Amino acid sequence: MAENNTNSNPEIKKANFIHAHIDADLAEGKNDCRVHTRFPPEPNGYLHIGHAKSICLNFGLAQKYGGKTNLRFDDTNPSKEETEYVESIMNDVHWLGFDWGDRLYYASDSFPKLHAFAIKLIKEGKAYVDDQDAETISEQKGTPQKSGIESPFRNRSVQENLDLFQRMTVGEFDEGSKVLRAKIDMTSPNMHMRDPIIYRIMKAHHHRTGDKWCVYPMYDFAHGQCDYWEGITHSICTLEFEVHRPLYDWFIDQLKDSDYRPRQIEFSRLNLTYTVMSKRKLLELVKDGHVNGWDDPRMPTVSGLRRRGYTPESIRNFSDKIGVTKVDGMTDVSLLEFSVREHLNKTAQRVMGVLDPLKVIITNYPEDQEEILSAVNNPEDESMGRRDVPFSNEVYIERNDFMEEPPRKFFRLGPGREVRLRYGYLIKCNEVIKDENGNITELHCTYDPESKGGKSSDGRKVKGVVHWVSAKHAVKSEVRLYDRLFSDETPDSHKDVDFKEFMNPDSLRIIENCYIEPFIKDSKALDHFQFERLGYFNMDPDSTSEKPVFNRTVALRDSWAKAQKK
RNA sequence: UGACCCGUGGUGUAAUUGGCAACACGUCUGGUUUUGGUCCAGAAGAGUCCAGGUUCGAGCCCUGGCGGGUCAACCA
Repeated sequence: MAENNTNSNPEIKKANFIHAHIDADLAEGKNDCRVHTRFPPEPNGYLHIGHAKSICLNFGLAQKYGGKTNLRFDDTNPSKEETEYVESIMNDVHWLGFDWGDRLYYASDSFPKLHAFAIKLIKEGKAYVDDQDAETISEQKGTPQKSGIESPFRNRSVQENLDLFQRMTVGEFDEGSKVLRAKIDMTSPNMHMRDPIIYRIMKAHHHRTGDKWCVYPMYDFAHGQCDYWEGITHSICTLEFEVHRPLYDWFIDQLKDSDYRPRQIEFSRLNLTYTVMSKRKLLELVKDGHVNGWDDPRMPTVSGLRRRGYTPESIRNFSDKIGVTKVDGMTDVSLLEFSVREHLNKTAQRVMGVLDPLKVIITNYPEDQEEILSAVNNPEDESMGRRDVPFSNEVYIERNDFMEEPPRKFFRLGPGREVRLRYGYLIKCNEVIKDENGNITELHCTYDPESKGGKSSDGRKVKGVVHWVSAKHAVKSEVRLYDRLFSDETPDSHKDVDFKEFMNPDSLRIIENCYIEPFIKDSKALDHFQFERLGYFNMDPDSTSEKPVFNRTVALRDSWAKAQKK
């Protein structure tokens, strides 16, 4: 799996700053020299390419240091979480090539321990029940520039706090009427240390614990403790949690009873050009019907990329290429596209297909004759063998492979010009047939019988080689060309801009009547193809259509951006 | 008028205990080729946010600026 591919590429596996931290910890003999990471998604949406970076990082670190990685669902907020998401997340992690073994955890499994820990804090005078409403508490918290003031309920007796928290727990109070707070420091320069709320009343149905609980722990009160109980050594998260770290450490200090302690390390999340990466906004795209579900091939979700034709290996390689830092940057999506081209170029079978057919009649080829030509399946890999391609007197070529008045650097077909039909003969265009509106309907050409197999009778060379299919044999199919969902380079993922303004109206083009080589019917096992000169495609795994449906994974080159500039 | 974090070619990252700023993507040029792809060869492009300081020597250490990000959900 992953380890093979990373080891084989020396470019990858560069050390990053997290390796440096871990190396230092190991050198000091911390935590019995264990390395144990975790991937902790909240099951409130599908995983996207940003999560893939985190997955590759966490599992990759454990692989490198001979440690383990847990999968943990951070399900402390029942109002947002659903079982559907849990299942999709597990599928996606597996598809990416990683396995958590028997280490599947849910924060909700720790609710009893968390609750007991809260009671311990109350008994130690380190937590209290606050009766004020959200607005009042917020006001008393102050601002980053101005320190907060203490709640009038801050110094309730332990006995009263215990009683109130117990009654909160059994549902005696309304939502929002009381919270449990840690007693830390209302004057701290760090807002998160100003008596953070650790339990709130929520009478919601939880996807796993049902209606058992009326109080739920906050993220800050659950995450580090779960790390601790699972034996995590390095808790790797994104930069916005940096200011939470003192609180993370504070809770661990209250909890720990040995030398072992987990440590939070932050890295910068992935930002991609032309890509929206916030779950909230992706959910909006799905709910408002701008795309056909979370796994729409235009989505940056792992499942979308899979349907689009991305391979797990290409995503892992991408993740290694972009590295891990604390710099808040913007990665060009062409780097992701390069990764999949790089992989598919080596592995994808070449096939000929014509998206926009123009009929060519070869006038000197007998109408009732046909023959079999031999084509290479992958010029990079001889072991993939050859295949038979039928040829006859009528073929389709790509409409834009012909120009009536070719410009200077156009090497393909035009009146009186000669090109090679790939794997076949040289043909020369003698006549252009048009309908009454002047649209070209077909070409009449002659072929050179001596030119089969790359040769020519007199040694002449042609610069143009075009792909084609035999009109009599070709299979009609449907092709879906996907472009970027957004035309603006950076529809800011995490700020409140109306990203819909930037949506690309042509992000999906369905081309219904394409023609492809007939062999495809018998090649269900192969799912990635390079259609010669058109790009990489995969058979849509979810298609229910009679005829084959292909999604374009990525163009041969990054032509989209270039076309936009013009 | 706070605290914390971050500033290296267009982009993403490297640079042993300070030692000629390296790699990949992208761009451009040429070659091979039964695809304008692939492959091969080559080029341009930063002197490391700025200003001082320490040092024989600073991207790396120190000081002071500047710029960007994060933090004021009973979200994670």
